[in-house]
Amino acid sequence: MNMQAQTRKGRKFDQVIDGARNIFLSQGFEGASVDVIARQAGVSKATLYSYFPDKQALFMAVLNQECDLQRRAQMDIEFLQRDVRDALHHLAYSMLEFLMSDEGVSIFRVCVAEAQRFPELGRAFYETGPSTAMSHVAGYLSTPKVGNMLDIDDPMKAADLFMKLCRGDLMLRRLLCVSSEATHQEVDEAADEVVATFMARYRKA
Amino acid sequence: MNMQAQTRKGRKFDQVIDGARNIFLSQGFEGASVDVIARQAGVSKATLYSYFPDKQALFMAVLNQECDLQRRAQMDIEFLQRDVRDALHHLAYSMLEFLMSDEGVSIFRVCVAEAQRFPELGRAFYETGPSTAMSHVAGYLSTPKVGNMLDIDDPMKAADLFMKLCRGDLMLRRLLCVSSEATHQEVDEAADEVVATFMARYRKA
DNA sequence: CAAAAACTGAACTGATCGGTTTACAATAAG
DNA sequence: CTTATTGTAAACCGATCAGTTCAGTTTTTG
Repeated sequence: MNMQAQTRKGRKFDQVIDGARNIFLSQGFEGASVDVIARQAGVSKATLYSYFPDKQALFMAVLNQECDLQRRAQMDIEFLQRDVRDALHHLAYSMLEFLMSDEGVSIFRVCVAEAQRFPELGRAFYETGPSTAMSHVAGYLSTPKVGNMLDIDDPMKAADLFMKLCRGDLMLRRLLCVSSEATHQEVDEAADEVVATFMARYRKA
Repeated sequence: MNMQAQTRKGRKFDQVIDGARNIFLSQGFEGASVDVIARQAGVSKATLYSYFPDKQALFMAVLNQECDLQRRAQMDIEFLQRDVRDALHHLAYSMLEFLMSDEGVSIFRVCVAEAQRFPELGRAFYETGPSTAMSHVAGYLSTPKVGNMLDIDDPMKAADLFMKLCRGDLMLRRLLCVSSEATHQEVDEAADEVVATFMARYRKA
């Protein structure tokens, strides 16, 4: 009767992943103990180990899922219809919002911290996160609508600049715990700055 | 006869710090074991613990020293004499060179990873690193020589942009271990890009 | 209902960790 | 030479960790 998605292995699979994500993202790999993860997940350690052969596999499973989420959380297409300036602002705003969110900061932090220990991890994160985001932006920048407004010869290079402008001081301060979550207003102003600089750089001659 | 600096406690102080820096920067805080640090430093564990009360204190000592190094490794003043474009290129190049170096990447990685666990650490790193660097750049951008070439109304904002442009895709790929140390040519080209974009943004009207 | 599959809780193993202690050796200074 | 000072090596402590085992309970399934 219940032939849904993950019937594959057992009923508490999602609980395990969720609990593990909670702990791993806040404590890192070494800092997270399997006992704590099991308790957080509301599951016995034996159950956890019936799903995953060891702590590393669980860690990778969590972060692979997180990368997929990142991939799926792409920008909506609706903004394509708008005025170019509005569209770019929307783009910058949603990108900043994700980069500055607790979740975005946590994922980035953990991936950077453990990239050496888990070589596949850094690459997977880069590919599914920044890299595909850049491609999407480049895709939009190749649109004729944009072409009428701005003089963009190399869309990938332009997308790279756009992302650089988003990854600014605000995010650095978040990563280093110098400041806490930003207000809507701060993010909005930062997005304004991004758009202003970007359009200044690529204005029609 | 030997009344130098750190005579304070004993002869092997520097060995301990050096060994600890090696291990901490490559393994992180949790990943580094005190036994390994002592072995790397060529020192007995008892000696190590005669200098530092515990692992945390050693960790903080290492990173405080590293922050000081960062502070001292500021750009030379010689470049002020050059043509503005050359000076900006020099600035971007040396900044990129540090950001992309093994040491620069390692410090940043560790500070981001442990900023939550050690609240003072993130702030200290931010202040002595990115923040003071930005102030130095802003100082140069306020120079009359620059004022003749570029139309900069807010030097701090301009310095922020300059730093943003330096912290680009290259560094991201380094942090995530997607690529290894960059060649001189790659860094040089990246510096060209930084200068081109920056001057386009702030060209005289 | 009955049998199979999934889950539990708790005890256990062997290893590693941070940190201490002890008994002894090297160094330095008067 | 004498005498502190500084350092060593190794054993040791209590705690924690990843991972296993097992006897028993719950849930699913047919």
